[in-house]
Amino acid sequence: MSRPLFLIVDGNSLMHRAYHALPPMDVNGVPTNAVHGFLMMLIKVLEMYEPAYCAAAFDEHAPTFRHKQYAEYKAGRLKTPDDLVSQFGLIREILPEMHIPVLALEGYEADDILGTVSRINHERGIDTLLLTGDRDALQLVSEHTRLLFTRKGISETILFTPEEVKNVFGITPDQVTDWKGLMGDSSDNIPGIPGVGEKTAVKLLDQYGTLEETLAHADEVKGKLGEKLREFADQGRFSKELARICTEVPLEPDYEASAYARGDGGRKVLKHYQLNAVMKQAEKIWPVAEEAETEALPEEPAPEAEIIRTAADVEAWIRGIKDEEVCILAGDGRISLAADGRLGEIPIAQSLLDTGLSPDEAMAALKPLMGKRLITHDGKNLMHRFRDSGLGQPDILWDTMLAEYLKNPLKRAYALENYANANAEGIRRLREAQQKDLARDGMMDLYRDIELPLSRVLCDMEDSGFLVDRQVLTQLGEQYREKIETLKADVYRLTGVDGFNLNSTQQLGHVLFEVLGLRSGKKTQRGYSTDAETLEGLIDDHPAIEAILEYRTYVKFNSTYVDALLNKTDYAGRVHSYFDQVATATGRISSSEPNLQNIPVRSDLGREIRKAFVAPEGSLLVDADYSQIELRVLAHMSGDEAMIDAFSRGQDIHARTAAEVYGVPIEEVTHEMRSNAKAVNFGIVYGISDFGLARNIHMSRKEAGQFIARYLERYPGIHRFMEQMKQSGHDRGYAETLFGRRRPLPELKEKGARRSFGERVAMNMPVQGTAADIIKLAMVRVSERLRQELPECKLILQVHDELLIEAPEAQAERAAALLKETMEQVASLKVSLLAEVKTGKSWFETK
DNA sequence: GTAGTCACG
DNA sequence: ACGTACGTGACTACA
Repeated sequence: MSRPLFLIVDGNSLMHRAYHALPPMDVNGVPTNAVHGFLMMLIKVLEMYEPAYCAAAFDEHAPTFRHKQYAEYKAGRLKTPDDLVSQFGLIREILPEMHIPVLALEGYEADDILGTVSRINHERGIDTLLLTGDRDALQLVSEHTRLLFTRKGISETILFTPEEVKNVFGITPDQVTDWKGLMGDSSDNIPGIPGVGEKTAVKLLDQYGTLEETLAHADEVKGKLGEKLREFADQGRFSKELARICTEVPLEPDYEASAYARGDGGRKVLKHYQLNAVMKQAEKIWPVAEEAETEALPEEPAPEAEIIRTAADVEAWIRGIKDEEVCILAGDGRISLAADGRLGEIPIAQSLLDTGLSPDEAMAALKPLMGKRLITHDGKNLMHRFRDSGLGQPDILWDTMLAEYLKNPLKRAYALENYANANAEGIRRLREAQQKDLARDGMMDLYRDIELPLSRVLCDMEDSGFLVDRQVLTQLGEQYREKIETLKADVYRLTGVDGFNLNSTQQLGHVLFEVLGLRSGKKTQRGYSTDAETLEGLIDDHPAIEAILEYRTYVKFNSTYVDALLNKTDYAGRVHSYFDQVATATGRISSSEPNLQNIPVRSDLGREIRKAFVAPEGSLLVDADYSQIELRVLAHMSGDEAMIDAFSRGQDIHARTAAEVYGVPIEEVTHEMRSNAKAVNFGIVYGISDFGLARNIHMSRKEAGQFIARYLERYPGIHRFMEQMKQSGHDRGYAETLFGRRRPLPELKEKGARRSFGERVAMNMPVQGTAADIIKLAMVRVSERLRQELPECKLILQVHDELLIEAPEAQAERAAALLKETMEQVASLKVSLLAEVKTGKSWFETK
């Protein structure tokens, strides 16, 4: 960022968060937990974002409430505990010692000061970073004001840009007050409009834009919602005003005083209050004198950003590029370009009132980039933008997000702002470092041959979507609804308790275990467990149990698979899942909105849902599953002879395992023996424990232990493999797949349960992750071959060990052969890979 | 927002 | 001694 950055902290919000997040601590009876948490958090952010200025804002209440509104508003909040009140005094004493000014003005709240400082900064060409746990402040987010929102107490933060606000909440920052006006906020005592929740509010704003427009069109809104909108219109308007943050507080930030990087970071006062951990952290920002200079790398000077405002200038700028490679970062508010040692910034108008190119105009002006090789962050997203703008498929050479994921797949988020200057120049530098790191760690092939090309395949899959037969789904929904009503009535009748909320585990627990006096099993954090496993144990004790279980099943199907899916269909009846390539610790991909990787199949009832997933008229679905891919991978990686033998003979692997462990010929294996052996095979893949196995197949822990021991005796190669995986995990600090994908194992440095968990992960990740690598490579190959050989066929879905193609009827047979062959040939292991392929009109038929 | 539950591999 | 199968995402209730 070429503009200076001003960090302003909502002191009240952060102190409250810190107070509740940390256990009580004190120094000679003076409570300090909130102060400690606050400062640790603040220093972490200073270190990470290196702002030029920093200040903290606090509420300063008038001694008496002058306004009725204000008094009512205030009344909705809980009283501040005494041992927190005293810490406010403490923090306001410490901050100035650290050259961080405290801003407060009688009658104003901290967030009003945040708003005011943001506005003044903006007028002076300074960017603002807000640090708060208060969602109200989202309304202040803009191109030049970003918000760091604290989560999980204060241990994590999320950075909000206008784009992120829209992504996460579905509304723009400008609509935050309208949103609050509609839905209210109980924690701030804002009433809103009764009956309007978060979702409804977003929907209304999506349609009408503002609260005023919504109220003006209240007549068009049908049913209860329309009534409420009309009845509570004034309350809505009032609520909106309550939610609005004032940006006109009569005060000015003192920039000179806010330049915090002077002095010694308040060593004296920190020492006095024995905030030793804070003092240590502070040394990163305020280096102690005798340590002199840290050996900072001679950072290349960042090029000055050239602001490009017209389409003609954008095109000219790009045509003038001599480099073959161009770095690009495209967000909702701006497009950043870097090449030839220059940095260009294209501002994009966020609304009709803004000046600057519209998003469409800006994207269209990027056309000359089509001959270039692009370096970007989140290439799939860029591909969607290029495609949606009619530019076609961009040539992406490097994706910093994917590289970062390979370097560490455990991060919660991969937003660029988390680890680099958020402009194209930052991407250029990041890429250079990543290239070295991946090459050093042996992950270059994995990156180049699998992850990067896969992002395009996933982009295609997201564009294609999966056709859903709405009628089938609607009919199922009707059927389910009737069942649900009947079952609910049955439960009320059988329990003799009417009208309680069956969906509430608390109420259900009360009825079952207190009213009916059934014996309660497991406990949860705040009551009785009522999960299926517990209830199944009670099935003979009370006739209502079976009805409850059945009720749960139907409710689940209806809410998650019928209603939710219907809501996600586009005009053509297709659902477009988002495939997240950087979500999992093992290398798998995840699917969301809707999640198409957990559509029911294990029960007959649930499988019905798959009748709604269909191929369009004239086409068929071609579905292929890898058979036992994880156990085959295990056989290969462990080199265990018995297991390799089983697969090379084409034996039923679970039956063979049962034969080994029970010591009987394979023909004499009973259903139960096979079922137990299957559970052990799963357990082995997961990193087995006798306890876990015992719980799963209802045997004693001792028996389970013996079972495992016999298994490992019969499969000594697997035993060795498991020990090796644990050892290498401890030695190297990470687990690794056959293709070189890594997962760090920080748990192994700990002890007890966490460490045991780390050891199971060390055993599981190489197996699950290698299987993930294999199917990803298969996806890349299948997609390439389809493009060459059967361009009308499309890969539309992956479910971990399964791939689905939509093919015109005449090509289905060829697609099936291509799919099977490619999946089976993609890796050559000590055991062959087997893919079982089926074709049908619906996903139900292919199972 | 977190916890409980349950759908999938 | 201790708490336990591995990896995900979505919905509902409740604070």
